[in-house]
Amino acid sequence: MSCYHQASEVIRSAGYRLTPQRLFILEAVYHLGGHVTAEQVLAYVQKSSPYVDLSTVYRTLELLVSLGLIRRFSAPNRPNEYEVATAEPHHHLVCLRCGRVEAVPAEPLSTVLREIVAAHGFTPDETHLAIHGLCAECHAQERSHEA
Amino acid sequence: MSCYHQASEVIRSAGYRLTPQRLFILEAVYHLGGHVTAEQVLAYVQKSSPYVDLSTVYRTLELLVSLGLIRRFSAPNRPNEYEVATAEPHHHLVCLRCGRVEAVPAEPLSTVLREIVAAHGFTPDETHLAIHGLCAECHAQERSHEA
DNA sequence: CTTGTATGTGCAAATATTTGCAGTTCCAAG
DNA sequence: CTTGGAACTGCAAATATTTGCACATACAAG
Repeated sequence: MSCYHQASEVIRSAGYRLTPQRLFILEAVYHLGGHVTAEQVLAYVQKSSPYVDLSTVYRTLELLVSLGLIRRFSAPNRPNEYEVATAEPHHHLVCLRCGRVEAVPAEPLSTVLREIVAAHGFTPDETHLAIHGLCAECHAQERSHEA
Repeated sequence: MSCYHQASEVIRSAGYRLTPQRLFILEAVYHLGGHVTAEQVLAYVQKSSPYVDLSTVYRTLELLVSLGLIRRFSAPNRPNEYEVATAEPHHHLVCLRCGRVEAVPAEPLSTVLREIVAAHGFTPDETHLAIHGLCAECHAQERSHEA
């Protein structure tokens, strides 16, 4: 169900207005699928509605994040990416050398994580953790480099 | 041992030049302690050497990160922070609502994390993970808000 | 001590993102 | 259907960070 109709309901019932810009942006995020940048969303939206502004895209994405409809994913030195929250809960392994991003299932990591930080009264976002480190290839290179 | 002499040795032996700017920046990071922003580093450095440029600070901090001498810590919507890597290994709990950052000991999280992602051939940065979520206070507020 | 040159720096412009503000629009109430 | 006002938007400027480039300098070799 990659239809964004339910999402627009969430916006309305949270007391926010349903503007054409928001609908276009929702459609873009749902249609494009996977990870998208604000710039990509804008490009898609402008095909239907040329006068939408980048700042509106950012503001709307931020709104969708706060409503839990999409998730923000930011890695150092590259534009933020967003994805619909209906995707399977998962975490990201971000390679600090090559920048590659790999997805891993949320479980059992989330459960372990939750238990460990619970002692601090903290409620982690269990469904979307960015783990930085080295992927297998870069780790191998690093070792041979040092030797 | 908050002396940065060893750090300058690391720079030299990694084949990088030991410029006055780099020494000033090292001193700033070690002297200021805790989490510092590029702007704070610049302010401190300029007390001794007024013509150092912000971009040099960024480039140097980046260099120090790649040498493992300091760690970068970035949270959405706020300037990056850096800290000397000699501090106790720990993770950060970042509250998505109030932005507060709390530190938790690296263990036992790091060990668990390493075991879980090992299956993907991934080598995580075990000493510095940013866990996003809600702190106790904001979580309580969120709940009362919904009710 | 001099010198060549790769490395590093300052500056200014580019990139990514946020924000202030004045004008526009959605939509609840009449 | 009209309308008032809070919510929203576009625009331009601010903020955080990176990058291209020409000039400067650390330092290895002579």
